[in-house]
Amino acid sequence: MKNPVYIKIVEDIRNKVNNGDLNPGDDIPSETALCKEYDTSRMTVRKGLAILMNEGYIYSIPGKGYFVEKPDFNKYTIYYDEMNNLINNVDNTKLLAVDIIMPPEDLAGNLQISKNKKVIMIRRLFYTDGEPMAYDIKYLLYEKGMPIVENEIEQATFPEMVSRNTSLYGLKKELLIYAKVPEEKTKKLLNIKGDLALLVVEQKLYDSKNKPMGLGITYFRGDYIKLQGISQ
Amino acid sequence: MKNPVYIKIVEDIRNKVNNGDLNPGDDIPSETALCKEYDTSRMTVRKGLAILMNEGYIYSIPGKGYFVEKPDFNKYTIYYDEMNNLINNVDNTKLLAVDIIMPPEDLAGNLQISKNKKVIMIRRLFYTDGEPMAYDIKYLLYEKGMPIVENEIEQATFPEMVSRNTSLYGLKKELLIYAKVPEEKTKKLLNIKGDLALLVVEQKLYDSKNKPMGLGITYFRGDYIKLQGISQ
DNA sequence: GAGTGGTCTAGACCACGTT
DNA sequence: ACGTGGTCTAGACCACTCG
Repeated sequence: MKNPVYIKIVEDIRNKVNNGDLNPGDDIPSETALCKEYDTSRMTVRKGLAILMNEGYIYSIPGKGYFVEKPDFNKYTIYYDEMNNLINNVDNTKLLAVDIIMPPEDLAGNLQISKNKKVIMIRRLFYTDGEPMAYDIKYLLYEKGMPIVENEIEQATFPEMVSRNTSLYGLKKELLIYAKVPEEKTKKLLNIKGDLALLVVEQKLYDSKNKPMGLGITYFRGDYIKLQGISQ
Repeated sequence: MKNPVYIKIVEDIRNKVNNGDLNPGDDIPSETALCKEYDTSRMTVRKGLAILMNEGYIYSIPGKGYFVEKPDFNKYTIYYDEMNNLINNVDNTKLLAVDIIMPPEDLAGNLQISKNKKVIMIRRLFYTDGEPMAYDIKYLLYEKGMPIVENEIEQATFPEMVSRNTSLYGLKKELLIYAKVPEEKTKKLLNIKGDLALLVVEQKLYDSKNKPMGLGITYFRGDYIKLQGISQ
């Protein structure tokens, strides 16, 4: 029971919001009112309110006050690692090819480059217990000093490939997730005999200035992957 | 150039981390050192450091100091709304059936209830431009006072169904995303003639005490849905 | 014991909204 | 003019880590 005062404030208000005593749009007592209510200083009250703002429970309008935020129903956090997912892990990889290509129109547009800028294309297979479970294509903008060494590429994750030069921090990433029926070529590569759906994950990397650095497309056998998302 | 001092501190340290001047594990100058460096008070320094902690850039160990956090590569934020996605929106729904069932073993386990606790099963179709694009099944624990009124259910989103009694805030939610080949029954419902993959999204809702409140399974036609994830 | 972060105080000045 | 939140100060005491 030696909790800091600001934690008490956070819990009180959070509980009131959670059980409906406070509803979205309602206003919260002012800082000075809370100072009196909890017999504490303004900075302590502000510390509690700052936490509630970070948690998305409330927001403030200077000159007006604090108000209850409307919850963000549809927001989830998902951890995506091309080598590991909820039901399967990659235990082996095979480098199929590394090519320098002139990007076709859609790829050039996707990477926001002109069509005469060369692109590195890396194709790999991911294995589990000797079975191919994913076919992976990466397109990377060629940068000077980028080491195209086979055994460095083979085991690398997409951010790892790109981050040899730049820090891992500035990177922005984008995922696109959809389902697709495999083409014949892909069925052969993934050793698919009957009917099987693919889960396709496109991964796009941007540098800190929002310039695309690469595009990855991974075709997972539908029976080897589940992605998990968690709210809050 | 009238930025608050703590913003300047945040930006300086964030930049040092982003461009590699500071690396994961490195220690940050102490609060008192930063007070001198920026000629400001300790609370102002602490405000800046608190922001960097919230952003996941640094962490603190009482009695030791502040250190650079290692980045969370694989974390993405995804917005999932069963009625709206990146490439398509639902403009009409059809309620197929509402049934009270005794849960089969796997469902009872999933909802953490005994097999003789009744469950409401709701089946719907989602339409876009007159075409069925998703088949949706919801399993809800029956709660007293839950209004099973057809026209209330028909248009409701999963959290909306559950949140008639409880607040929307306490809810925890979990997604499971995978790809699947449709069964014959599903192909008929979704008017699928040739080969088409399904994107399946399972959505599980928990109350604030982590007790499951319901399970939803939505089978999307693969050509009607793309989910998007964004880093940080 | 010296240095660190964690909590807290009792003031201050400012920009902003409302009346 | 007054109340609101945003920034900031110059102290304080505590618990912790480390030499």
